[in-house]
Amino acid sequence: MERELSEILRVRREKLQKLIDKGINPFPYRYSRTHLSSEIIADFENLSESGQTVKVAGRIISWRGHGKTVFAHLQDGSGKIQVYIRKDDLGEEQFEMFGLFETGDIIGVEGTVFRTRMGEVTIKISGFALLAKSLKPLPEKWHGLKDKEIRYRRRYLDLIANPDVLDTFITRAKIIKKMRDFLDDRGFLEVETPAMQVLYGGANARPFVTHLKALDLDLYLRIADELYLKRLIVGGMEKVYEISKDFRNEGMDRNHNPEFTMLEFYWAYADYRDLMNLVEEMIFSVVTSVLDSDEITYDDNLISMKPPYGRITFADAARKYIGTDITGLGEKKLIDLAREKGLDTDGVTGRGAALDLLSSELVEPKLVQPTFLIDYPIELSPLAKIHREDPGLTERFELFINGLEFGNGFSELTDPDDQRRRFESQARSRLMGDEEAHPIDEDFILALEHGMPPAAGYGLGVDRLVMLLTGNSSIRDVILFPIMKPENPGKGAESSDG
RNA sequence: GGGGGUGUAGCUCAGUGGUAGAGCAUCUGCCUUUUAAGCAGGUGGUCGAAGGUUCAAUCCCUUCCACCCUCACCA
Repeated sequence: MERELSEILRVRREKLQKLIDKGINPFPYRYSRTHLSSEIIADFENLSESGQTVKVAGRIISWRGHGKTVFAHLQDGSGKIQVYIRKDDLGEEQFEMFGLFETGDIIGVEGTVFRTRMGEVTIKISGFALLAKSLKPLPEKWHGLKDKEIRYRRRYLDLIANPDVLDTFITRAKIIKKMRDFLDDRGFLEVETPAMQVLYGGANARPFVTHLKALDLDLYLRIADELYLKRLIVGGMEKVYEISKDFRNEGMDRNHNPEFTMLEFYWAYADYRDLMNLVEEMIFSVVTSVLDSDEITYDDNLISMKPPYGRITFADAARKYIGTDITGLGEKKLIDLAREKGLDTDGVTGRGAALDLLSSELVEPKLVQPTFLIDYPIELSPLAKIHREDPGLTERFELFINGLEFGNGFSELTDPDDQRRRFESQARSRLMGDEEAHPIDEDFILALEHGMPPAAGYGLGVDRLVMLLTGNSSIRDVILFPIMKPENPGKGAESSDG
């Protein structure tokens, strides 16, 4: 332990030791506070008039010593408040001990409230306690912490230094709570289904694989909750939902983190039209409860979140935004069309993939105001029921806002024989090299064979909704601990080589 | 995976082929309503890592690592 500490760290250690020498426990057990900082500021008039003693606790985030007085700011979970200590009030010994505190330390103070000449609500300290000594310096007070790598890796510093970050995650919590309340109020039951699955499904994506030693069994981390939730619909749970982490072993960018939060819900005896009404009602209720507004400005687009949202069929959207009726076109013509529009068609095989390419490149980016794109070609929707009016289509919608997908829903396929055919078609795509096509899930088909009521189901990427409602352009800014590569592969990983 | 960028003090950032600077933080002194407190004086750096070129590298070259942006693939 002969490692040399820089002065900045050495001094903190020395102050710690001095406090210990004075008989102070630098890491005590509890502190009874009477107020949060925000409560004192809100209730200033009463508190200052009555002259009552308040107790607050928090981290020292700034410090201004003036000889025989000190001004500092304490930050707690509700905000920050200024505190003021005078040597005359506390006496030499206490004042000197207070001087061993510094930015980063967590302390409790008690005192009366007043306003400084500059008008700031301040606590005049009559007593204090050290609650945790900080041995590392805080990021700089004025510029904050900008380095994204440190912000993501050591989110606690980000939270201390950048107050907006806390706001984002408070909003995130509100959004999820509101979705829960909305569904609970309508009789949906929250359930938990396996995150580790023998067979994955419910979306087109490459899964993570893990291994269960006890059974010597490879398991997949779920890519979607869908197939389990539908088993519950078979079992008579008529309205179910789950908010959970899903895992997809694919690329990462500002819209994608390998683990992300998904809301899925399933509603027996309803179809996709009922579902769209419910979805727009839910989104609207979340937006207005979180924002106090039904409009959002994002990427310089003014978006009205007020229902009803636009509804346009896949075919009409193609006519409108691509200028071609794609209804009857086969794979070849679709790929030609894509090329003609300047799209990269490398690796695109199958009619479904061609349609998907055209839609995601030429249609979806145009859907800025909330819009349901409906009636998808059957090739794109292996779990959706065939359209009641057109066997080439499915009763499926995706919701787009600002050109991004905000969920996917459909009248659920309940015919076990049809489901088998769809799986088999997916299996063929798989053989053709589509790694993301569904594997055949016999166990799920077995469930359907017992009879599943008509139902509609919806899945929503929660992180993206949080991005939209907090104005963040990267998913990493709405996930507390986004995936990062190890910082120093040689340092942390390699231990004693024994 | 391709392309571009970044990495220098705890934080925010300058900078140069001759082993380095500012502001904040920190330390010492003065200061009893300050608030980006002030004034004066200090401390603090294997300049991301490893090689190479050179009398000499933080700077030039090579490789590697991490992060950001972007394209591709996807959700």
